[in-house]
Amino acid sequence: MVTELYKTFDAQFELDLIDEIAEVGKFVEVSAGEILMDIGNYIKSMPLLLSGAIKVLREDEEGDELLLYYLEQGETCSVTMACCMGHTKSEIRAIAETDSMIVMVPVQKMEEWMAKYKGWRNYVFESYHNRLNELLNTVDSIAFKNLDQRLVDYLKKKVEVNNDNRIRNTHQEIAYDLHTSRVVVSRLLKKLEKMKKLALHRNYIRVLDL
Amino acid sequence: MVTELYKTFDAQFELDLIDEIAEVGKFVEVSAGEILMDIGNYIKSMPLLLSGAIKVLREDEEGDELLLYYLEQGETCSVTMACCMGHTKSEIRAIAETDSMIVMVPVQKMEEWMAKYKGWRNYVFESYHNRLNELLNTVDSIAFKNLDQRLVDYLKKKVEVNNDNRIRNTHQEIAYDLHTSRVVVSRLLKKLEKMKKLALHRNYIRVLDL
DNA sequence: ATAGATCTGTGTCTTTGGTTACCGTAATCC
DNA sequence: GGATTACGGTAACCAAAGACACAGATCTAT
Repeated sequence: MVTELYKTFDAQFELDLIDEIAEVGKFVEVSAGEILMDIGNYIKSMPLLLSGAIKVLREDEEGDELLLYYLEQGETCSVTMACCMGHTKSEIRAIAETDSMIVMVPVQKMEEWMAKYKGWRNYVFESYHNRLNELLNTVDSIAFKNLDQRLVDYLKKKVEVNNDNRIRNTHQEIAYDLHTSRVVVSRLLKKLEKMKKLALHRNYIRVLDL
Repeated sequence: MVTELYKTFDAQFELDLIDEIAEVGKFVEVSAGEILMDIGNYIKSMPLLLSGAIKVLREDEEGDELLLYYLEQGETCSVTMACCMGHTKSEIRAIAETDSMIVMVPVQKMEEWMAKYKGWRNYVFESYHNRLNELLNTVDSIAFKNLDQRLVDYLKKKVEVNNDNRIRNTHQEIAYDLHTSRVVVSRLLKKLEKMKKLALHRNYIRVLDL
């Protein structure tokens, strides 16, 4: 696992910092579908993603969901970080999209390293920057695009994140992520199939050319 | 103006830091409606808001707009900050909602202070935190709420930010902020008027009880 | 005062997407 | 093997909001 740590952060972190992370960090392996963090949880450590992908989503009072974005290798969840620092409850739910390796770093260290390591400061900033931009994209998507386009974007992203052009999800699961209904998703997928952009099967979709 | 600086940041910044800001910062007064920053601009300094309010909005390729959030006293625009640090173009437009006083701080100082002052680090983090939360609220709003509710929320916020229960805007202007059409806004406002929640006039709306 | 521009109200129609209902088929479970 | 459940296809209907058209009111400029 420490190897993974070096591989992922060698370029941006000081060696001393990597050693410190290896020392105090808790390494965790999770499998696809596991909930890493839920709305209302208190958070005492922040996750650095060594491999795999995590999906981050938002839920309203009625339990309606919406996918916000994915975290990929080397990234961390700024929303979580923000919660840590503010000692507030999590505002989001994080679920492993694929099997993933994570190192959990206690919050106190976070602050300490901020003063001590430039590499860490930059990393934390860049994370915030990236998350803000992802959130802006999410806003754009739901504000300016219609469902057809959002679905296509969603499928593309899914193929990229999973590195597999078979999407192993039911229409209902896709509907949850896009915050719409199963019937609507089926309808639009059928349309895309007729346009030869994908092939529909039970429990999976083969993406041909989006 | 320096008085304003002390008044606004006394509680959270070290005295030395405030002195440094006073020294290198450029004080600017803007009047309502002035564009502070536009999409595509390069940014070399970040704004600290001493008084007034700034509205921050997003635009898509077709020129459709959407209000993201307001900045109020003591706040700064993290999206701008993110652009500064990343040396990328602005992703957003910022317009003075009311007459405002601002101090502009050069980016280089930002990094320097980050290592030097704990108060500054905390401030910058808290800003990111606040902006992320505002953006999450925006997402919630457009994803989960219908236009009726969004309009009511918008009007409430407007009253609060301007500290005036007369909203001096045309229906068209409101429609731009909510990314909808003038006709729809007129329709919904009329409905609210019939419910005695507000009184409609030419060029302004008096909010009674939302 | 007159002409033009701006703002608001309203009726009608269309589109997008959500809802309900029902069916066939594939998987699963005794 | 028969019952049950999960998944996907499809039709019919509905609701929210956007598009268009036009009228009346009010403001502005000359």
